[in-house]
Amino acid sequence: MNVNRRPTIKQVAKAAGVSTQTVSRVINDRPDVAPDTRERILTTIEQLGYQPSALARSLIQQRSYTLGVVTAGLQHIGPSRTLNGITSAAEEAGYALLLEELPRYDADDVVPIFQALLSRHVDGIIWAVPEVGENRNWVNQQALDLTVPIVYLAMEPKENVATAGVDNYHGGRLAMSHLLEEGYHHIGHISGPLDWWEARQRMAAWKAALQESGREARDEQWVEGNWSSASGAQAAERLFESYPEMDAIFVGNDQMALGVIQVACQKGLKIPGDLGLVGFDNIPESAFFCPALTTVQQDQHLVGKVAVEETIKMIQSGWHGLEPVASQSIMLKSTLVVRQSSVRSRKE
Amino acid sequence: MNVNRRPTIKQVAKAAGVSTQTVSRVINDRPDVAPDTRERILTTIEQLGYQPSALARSLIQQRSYTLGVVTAGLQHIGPSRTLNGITSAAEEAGYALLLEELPRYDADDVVPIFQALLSRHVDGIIWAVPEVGENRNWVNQQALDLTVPIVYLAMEPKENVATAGVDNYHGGRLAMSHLLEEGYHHIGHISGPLDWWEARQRMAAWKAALQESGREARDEQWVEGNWSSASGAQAAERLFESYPEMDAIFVGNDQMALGVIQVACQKGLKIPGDLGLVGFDNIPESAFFCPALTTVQQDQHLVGKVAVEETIKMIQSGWHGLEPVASQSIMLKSTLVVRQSSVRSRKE
DNA sequence: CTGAAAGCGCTAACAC
DNA sequence: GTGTTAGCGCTTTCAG
Repeated sequence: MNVNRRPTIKQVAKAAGVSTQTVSRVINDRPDVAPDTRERILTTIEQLGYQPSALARSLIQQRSYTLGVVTAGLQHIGPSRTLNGITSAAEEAGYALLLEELPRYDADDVVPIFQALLSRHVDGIIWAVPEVGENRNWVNQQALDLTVPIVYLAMEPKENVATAGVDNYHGGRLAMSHLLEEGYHHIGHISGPLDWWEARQRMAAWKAALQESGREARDEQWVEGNWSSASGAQAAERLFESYPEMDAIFVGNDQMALGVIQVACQKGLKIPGDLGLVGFDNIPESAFFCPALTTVQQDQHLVGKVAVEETIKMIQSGWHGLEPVASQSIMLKSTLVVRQSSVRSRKE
Repeated sequence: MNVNRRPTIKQVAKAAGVSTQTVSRVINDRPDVAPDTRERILTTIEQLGYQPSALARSLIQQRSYTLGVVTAGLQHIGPSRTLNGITSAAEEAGYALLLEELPRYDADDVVPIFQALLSRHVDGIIWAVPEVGENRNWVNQQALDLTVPIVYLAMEPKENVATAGVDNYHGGRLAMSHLLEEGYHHIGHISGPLDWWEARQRMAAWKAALQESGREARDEQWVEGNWSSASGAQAAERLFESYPEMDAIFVGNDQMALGVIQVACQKGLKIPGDLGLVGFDNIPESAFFCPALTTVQQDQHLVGKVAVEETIKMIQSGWHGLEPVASQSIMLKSTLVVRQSSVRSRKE
């Protein structure tokens, strides 16, 4: 009996004694309505608590004002900061967000994800899953045959694909320049898992910086971690053995750096005196590590915002999946936040 | 010209030489279709890459298999862990997620949020914003006149309202019992912002535990923080002055505890020898603080999962916003993770 | 300025 | 087994 359902445009029209068209005009702010008619309809809408159905609109307009967001690893701070940027930018632009989270970073069966999103008529997709292993193989495969624009985050720039992200290589160079300037000579590296593109970029920066300064980057000088503090601690143990001259470490993220600090503590090593340390990400806690951690700051929030803007731009330009994208590859720069863990020089 | 659009059921029907109805039967796995007809249609669907429109389905079935999720503070780990639980449970149950994030915890203009969600015909709503200040005043107000079930997270259980969350009071009691058992006598408290319900619960546990053990809980013995490490450090400074006998602190969350550790370090206080410390939340880093932090673990992920299950249960029971809810108030228990920061006794 | 008719993509209810 | 008709709630023609 339709007991408690939201009122429809028909009911409003009936109550106001007009046709549904006229109501439609009013709710869409169209000019061609007599002032008093408009007034009457507005009142009726108010009384009935009428709200147009975005669903019905999407269907007929072939435009949903909804963006699909695919993410992974939300329990970690990086992805959720990006999502945070996405939500606020989407809200501002008047878009709703349909969220999908992959169970694993390296999930490669992406077809059902796209189907879920497309069957709900999203106008565009933001792929906010970091590039890990083979999880980008399907990009550019015609098989997918996407009919809506898509922007990828945190992946290697590619032909005909819109991407946005932070320049991890640049960030790594910042970290390394700083350590070298501070007079550290034997700089080790603890990398993230190397199937991550971002981890490889950070490591490449380490290597390049050493080589350009006439140093070597041998295998005993670095260890691969898995982003966790525990892995950072382990890696540190191994580095202390394999690379005894080491006087500084550029660590792939702040959590692993925390593990290093713990080990250094236990060994009685002074940071920054005996060991310089630079992390990556600038998690809120890093300012309160003992000692406070120098780290590379990435504006993940901004990445999310930029991604939304790009996507909407592509939507508005009427891209249809036919012609190649005027492919933007947006790379944001990171900045270095210098704290105690890397400053040996008495500057004050 | 309809150049690059997803094929419709009509096109499939035409190509397969049947009516749309028959195609509908096939894609809905209905029995009444001749095997060879079904086969033919399936092939056509494959060839055309046809995908039914969830939008059109939602419209006619008055059921969208979509849940609205309202969150806030995604840049923090707590909310995003909950969201993580929500996504995985929703995925499992075959529901899509429409995500809204409030710009502030205490945003009180919730009407547009509900409108955005309801206009997209969500079947239910999960309000994953913690209860802060007056941000729950509108609950139970008939004005909202919700037509779909809604489950609230992290709020004080209330009549006729479905809620889910972790029992913060219980968690606080765990922390306090442990400290008392470890022989700490003068236990201070650093609370979260007291307009947060969760902060008040944790503090109430501190107070009750002291009183039940015959101690006082005077104003000099606690300070209000704002969840940040910086505020924790400040609060610790003040406590050391106002409550010099203090030999332990129950801190409202792990980040603030980190601030306390920093200050204690600088003052040369030994943890746990001179000062016992228990935090709350069990953020991944806390195991690597120096010393490793004893803390109360909350399964935020599970909260998200439970919320989804509750919401779907309500949806399936055909709740329509008329009768009061068979109001479930689900309270999960937390557990204590004992690490070095609170263990004075030599047990090994 | 306003309304009638058609239809977005799909399914419910009924016919045959 | 299969097709027809109607309609979900809205907007887009096009008439008046």
